[in-house]
Amino acid sequence: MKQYNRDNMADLLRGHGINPTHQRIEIAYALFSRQQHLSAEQIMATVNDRHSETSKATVYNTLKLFLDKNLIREVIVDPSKVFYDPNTQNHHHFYNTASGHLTDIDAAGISILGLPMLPEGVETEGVDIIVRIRPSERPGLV
Amino acid sequence: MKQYNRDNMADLLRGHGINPTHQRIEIAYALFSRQQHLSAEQIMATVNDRHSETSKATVYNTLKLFLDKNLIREVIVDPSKVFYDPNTQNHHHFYNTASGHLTDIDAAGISILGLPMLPEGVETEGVDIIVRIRPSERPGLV
DNA sequence: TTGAGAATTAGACACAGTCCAGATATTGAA
DNA sequence: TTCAATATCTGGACTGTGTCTAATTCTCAA
Repeated sequence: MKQYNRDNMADLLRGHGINPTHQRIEIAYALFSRQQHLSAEQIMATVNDRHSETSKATVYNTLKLFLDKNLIREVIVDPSKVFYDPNTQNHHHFYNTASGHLTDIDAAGISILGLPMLPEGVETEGVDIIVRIRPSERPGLV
Repeated sequence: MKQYNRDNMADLLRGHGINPTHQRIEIAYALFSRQQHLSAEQIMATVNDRHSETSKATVYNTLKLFLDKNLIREVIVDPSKVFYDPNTQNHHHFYNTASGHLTDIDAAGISILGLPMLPEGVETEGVDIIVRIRPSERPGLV
């Protein structure tokens, strides 16, 4: 799926067992057409850009549904809000702590050596690597 | 420093350029004597166990001060609250998503291969690995 | 057309964390 | 010791995410 529009959004939702309603299509479109990490508040602002159509409760309900159906992922890097990520491929993140901007790091080609055994009775749900970055200090510069 | 008590807490604080007040000593003691990851709320409850002595504002101010002086670290794994970690050595975490419990993973012996170059103009602030775990499903068990 | 189940809604609520202005404690010079 | 300057602490109002609920609206099969 190269180009995202509201029609193939409906197909995408159906493909994940989600009944495609107006609001759900708009929310999915906001995330997938941008391929960016957005907070719930940003999604609501985007979806209600022209005239308010979608309530806060629906935004949160819908995001929870999408998570449940593995259509999106959540990214927890900021203590004050969750980001939603339309990329469910295995990947990691750069997080710019100054700007709050997230960038994907493809997990293909990355390996982690030396992780200890898991404690008894648990299994891995996922492994996240977060590389926190900030603008360089440039000591020589006046 | 093997055993933590309120006296060597004062020394620890001074060693990090922090003026050791009553409240600060109690908060540091709560974190260091347990060597655990506590939320602000848990810290406040611990410190005010017997009789209320320390206000919410002071708990938050103090934790921010400790972070600033590199006495503790924050761990961001739960969308609803921040955990504070008395271990500032380089290390990573297991996070049990069912219980909310955090366990340290020593970073010595762990290496990450294949991370891409940093974008221009930024430097690394830190690399966090979070292994999210959950109780095993045991399909055979009745 | 109808009505039952699904989805959406406004707005009250919960709760972590912030902010502020006044109260209190500490310090050091005289 | 005393005073004043500074540092710290405090209650309580406030903010911003996110949740909950009861009422409304939509959808679609019969």
